[in-house]
Amino acid sequence: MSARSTENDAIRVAVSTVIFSLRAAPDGDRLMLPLVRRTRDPHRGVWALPGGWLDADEDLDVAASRTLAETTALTPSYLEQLYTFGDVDRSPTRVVSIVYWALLRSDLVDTQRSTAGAPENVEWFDVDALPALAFDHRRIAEYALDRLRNKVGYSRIAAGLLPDEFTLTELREVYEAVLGRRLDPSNFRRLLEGTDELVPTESFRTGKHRPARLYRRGREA
Amino acid sequence: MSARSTENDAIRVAVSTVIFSLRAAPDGDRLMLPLVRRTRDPHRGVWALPGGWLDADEDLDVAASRTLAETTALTPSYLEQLYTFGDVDRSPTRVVSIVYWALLRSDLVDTQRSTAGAPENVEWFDVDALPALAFDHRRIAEYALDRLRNKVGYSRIAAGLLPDEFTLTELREVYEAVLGRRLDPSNFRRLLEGTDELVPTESFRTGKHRPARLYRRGREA
DNA sequence: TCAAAAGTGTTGGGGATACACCCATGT
DNA sequence: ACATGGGTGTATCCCCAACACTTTTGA
Repeated sequence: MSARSTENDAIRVAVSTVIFSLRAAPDGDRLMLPLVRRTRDPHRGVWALPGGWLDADEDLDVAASRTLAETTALTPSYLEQLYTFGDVDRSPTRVVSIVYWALLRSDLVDTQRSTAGAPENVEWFDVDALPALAFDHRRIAEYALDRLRNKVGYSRIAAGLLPDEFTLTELREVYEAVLGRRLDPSNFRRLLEGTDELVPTESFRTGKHRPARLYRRGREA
Repeated sequence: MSARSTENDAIRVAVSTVIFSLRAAPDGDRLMLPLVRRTRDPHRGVWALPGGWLDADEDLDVAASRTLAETTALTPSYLEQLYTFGDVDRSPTRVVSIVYWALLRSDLVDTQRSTAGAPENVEWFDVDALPALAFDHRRIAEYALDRLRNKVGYSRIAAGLLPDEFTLTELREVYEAVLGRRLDPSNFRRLLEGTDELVPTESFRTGKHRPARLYRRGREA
């Protein structure tokens, strides 16, 4: 066992992040994720998940945030470890990738891009229409999407995709975009009103019709 | 980003496994896990989870099985990745630990120990009475226990702790040991009879009272 | 014939869905 | 006034926990 620790030098540790956000599309908001076009081999010119090498002196989640910021200029609203991919043949050299999944509030997407000098090689893609991806990144992206769809069911994570204040209809539309199906407005309201995940405010959103009460996220997860 | 890849040499990748099994105790079967007494610094003489260094040419799950076998002579009946722990300060040197959790059929525990020349530094502990553990291994063990208890709820994983054939009462006792509470025998039966997780056989276990039908696991997960 | 475990049947509460309905506002 | 989305009330279904009950065996 001790002899093997020397072979360890041949293993490199990377961190990648699958970060989701809602972006406007012709048929309403769609769930999307940013990809980075690779500028070097292997897979030069192919789309890949944002990420980079783990530093020797930084925690894993810090590395996820840093490499995400370096490649896309984005800062996640929610971040959680997803899975570690380490098959021998997933890359020409041995790379173990610790993958995170994240959410980005929809109001911060364009803000961050403009302030931080939007990287040229970044583009957002509909989760249902991803291009060809480098390495095993398609499998990783789909795994992350599964996790999001499952996790959104029993937790109230979805509010992480919205600004600080939002109406119940907006939140319901997030669920509908994530889950890919319609939800009953009245049942949706009851489901969330009872919990402490949501805190009602005294403000209302005025629009074309009856004003809707604004809510905030409750206790942060 | 590219410059950082050289610093990567300072990071070592380890694989550890939290493996559960049922073992006889004065008050019935208890959920237990094996620990290994460390024979070198840091934490020499302290109990730790079985594990070892990842080889450059082996997949992660293979490494988990290999290091588990090397340290405890055990072969898991079920194995699944748990989480990757990589805080900078979790060890004096930088170690990223990819942790697996596993189940071992109760009929194989002692068989494996006797055939493979039971390692001296291995001992089984009740999950509710763990000794002091090296590094952050207590946190890891408790995280694995959480995962087991949650996962057993919506899947039928628990059968992985039993021999090939078992009665419903035996399976229920596994659930009770894992979850730490009593379950209604009749409801338990109905819950599992409907699924394809269990396949009834034509054999019966004869004992002190009315014979009970034996079951096998259904489609492997 | 009795104790104990195997196995069946019945009931009721809670959560989720479906949907009828009223409310408030801009046009 | 009316269209539209905001918001409330309620019937129904289904899952599942509780528990009474019958069956089968060993002693």
